[in-house]
Amino acid sequence: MSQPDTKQRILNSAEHQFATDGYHATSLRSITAAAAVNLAAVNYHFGSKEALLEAVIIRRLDPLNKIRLGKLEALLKKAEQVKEVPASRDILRTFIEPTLHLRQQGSDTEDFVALTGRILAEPRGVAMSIFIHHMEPLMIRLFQALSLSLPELSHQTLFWRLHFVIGSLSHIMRCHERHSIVPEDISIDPSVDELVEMFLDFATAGMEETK
Amino acid sequence: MSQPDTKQRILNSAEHQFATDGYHATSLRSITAAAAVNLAAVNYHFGSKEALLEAVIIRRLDPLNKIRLGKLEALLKKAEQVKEVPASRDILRTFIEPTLHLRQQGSDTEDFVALTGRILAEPRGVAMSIFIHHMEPLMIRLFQALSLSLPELSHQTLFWRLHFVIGSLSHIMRCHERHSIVPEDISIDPSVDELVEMFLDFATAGMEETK
DNA sequence: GTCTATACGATGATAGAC
DNA sequence: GTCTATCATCGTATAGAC
Repeated sequence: MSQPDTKQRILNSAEHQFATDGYHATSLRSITAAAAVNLAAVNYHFGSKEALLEAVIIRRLDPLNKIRLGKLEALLKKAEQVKEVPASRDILRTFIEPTLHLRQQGSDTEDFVALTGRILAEPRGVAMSIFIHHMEPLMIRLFQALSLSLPELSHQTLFWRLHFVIGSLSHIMRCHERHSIVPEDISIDPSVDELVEMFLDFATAGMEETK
Repeated sequence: MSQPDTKQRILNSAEHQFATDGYHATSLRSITAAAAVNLAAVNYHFGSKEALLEAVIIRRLDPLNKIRLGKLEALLKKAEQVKEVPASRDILRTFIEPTLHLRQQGSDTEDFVALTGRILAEPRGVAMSIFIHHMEPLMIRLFQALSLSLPELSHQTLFWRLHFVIGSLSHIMRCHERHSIVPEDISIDPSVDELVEMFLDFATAGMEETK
């Protein structure tokens, strides 16, 4: 390998540009130019532009999901030992906290957050399928845990409320640059930890509502 | 005008294809072919592909916002007459109900809903700016009304919770074709009215949470 | 195995004839 | 207003150098 980091340089360049300008608005030529590699290197290493997007996503998503699943399983195990059901807030936290912590300024995952939020919103394509495929085991576990914590809710209600929470979260993820729709004199830049708690207040209340 | 409905035919064709395949994945050639007009007609009537998207959005968004604003003002007026503050659930309903009712099957606005949900998620471009520009007066009014209804909440908290609700709503709007992330044996296709109430349960509880 | 140079068809856009 | 012709740029594929 004369250029051992060609793949990584392409991944980094693509991640940044996909997150900044969007998938379709980014050309392979600008990605390879920024990475200082040949245009054809993308198709050689990844096969296609779409496969490159997939590689960009998976590189960050798999470790993230491992963390989320680990926290969830640990919570469930601990609750079982005390013979109690875990609190829905704690369950949601295992999913939300690791996600929003990726938004920490200066981290190399900053771009990924914005990108991920957008992938969830693009029309059905391979990217969306891949994303769902990699999220599914975790989502099923999350659904089960919430069902345990909130047995009075029907599966239908629980499903949709989880859907609502995911929607909010993906919205926050992609709107961290703040294109405020309500221009106010208020501070709209809380710390990541403040944001986590604020979102957990909202999401837990919505989840637990009995009606 | 030898072809008085050329613009409308382009708008209809574009709306459908943008909503189905996404903005970037749709070519002007397929739009004009389906509309049975010449390729150059788009640039003549609208100026560019992006301006066409804007025209597609505004055609539906302006009437929708008029309805939403009308319902909100009527609610505020009625509450003032009785010298009471409007309930947050009723305020949210003025925004959410007209939106989700556009999803009614067979309506000609079905495509617009999916499209709108996606516009909110695309990277910053003219479309996003236009959307925000057309939403701003309504959002300010909505924020004021909620602030009146929930005076105990800080503006910061209220802003973010409204942000969360918008996020959920746009997520529902774009995911109505059901690419379920939790494949369950449950019915995930409630009626529009059921969905409205289910979402209002969730959103109102999240909004009103005191913490 | 890696990388480069180059070519191909399709796209968004535009200028000018009618 | 509408159409044809044309352009730069896009993603992709391939042949061949190292």
